[in-house]
Amino acid sequence: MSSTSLTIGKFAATVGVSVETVRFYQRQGLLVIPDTKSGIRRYGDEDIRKLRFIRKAQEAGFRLSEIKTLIQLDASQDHEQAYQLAISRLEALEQQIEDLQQARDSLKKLATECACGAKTKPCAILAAFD
Amino acid sequence: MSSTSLTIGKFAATVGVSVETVRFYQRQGLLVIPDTKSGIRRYGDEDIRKLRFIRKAQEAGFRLSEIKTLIQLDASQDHEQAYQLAISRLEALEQQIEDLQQARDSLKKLATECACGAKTKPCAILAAFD
DNA sequence: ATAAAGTACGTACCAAGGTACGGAGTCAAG
DNA sequence: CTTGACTCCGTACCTTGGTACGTACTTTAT
Repeated sequence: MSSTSLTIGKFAATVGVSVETVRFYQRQGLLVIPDTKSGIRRYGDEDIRKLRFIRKAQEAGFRLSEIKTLIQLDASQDHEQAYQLAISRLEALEQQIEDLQQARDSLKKLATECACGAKTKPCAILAAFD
Repeated sequence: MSSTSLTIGKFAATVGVSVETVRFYQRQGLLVIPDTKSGIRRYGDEDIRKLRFIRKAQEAGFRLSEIKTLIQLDASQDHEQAYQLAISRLEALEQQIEDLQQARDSLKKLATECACGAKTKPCAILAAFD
């Protein structure tokens, strides 16, 4: 067994987050606070795995509250629920993308129309909102 | 001149925001607080125009701090600056869209891989993060 | 043995865009 | 002339994902 045993600083550095972030995740119930003998807590391989899980799930667009649920589902081996959670996050992502694309398109149109530079007619960007 | 004169409640309702939101915009310096005789403030066409401007600019992806600047540029007829602001917002939007698309794609891949439903192999979604 | 570095814990603060609340004043209708 | 609806104003609170700070304790290096 390769049970690494790190202090919180090394632990955080290993995964590439700050100590404060680890504590924050603990407060949110995403990570457990390990027991301590002598006041200093120690972190092992399982903690590293879990922290990496959190970061990867975040990159996939999950928010922390969802990740908390995912961790529970992981523990209970509940595939179906995890799948559903992924699907609904996927839908939310699609919606956000659409909204941003719409914003981008309308702004792009304005910027093209304007292309004023010269102080000729009233600026399309400013006029568009009038 | 068709100078409507509304109380804050009617004013807010006309544009479709809440009274609290109007007050919030006033605190942020996006809207001016009209003078009052007798304690009750009145809002006219110019205020409606400005509040609509704010909402439309928001839909185009500007944040309130940027909108505040846009309003000032509108007042000073500074086309060039407004154009620059639009361009940099456009770039920020493009970046956000890219990030979300990346998140979506990796999540979509997982969801497809998984499609478990049946409790066969280890779930791809949960496993992917391990 | 002592100083520097690291840790534990609680609490406050940040952006962004609002929402909610409480007390006092005002206005229109009955 | 009073009731109810509305307004004014200040202040506190909300979400999300952290960051920062202060104090006390422990561990490590010299």
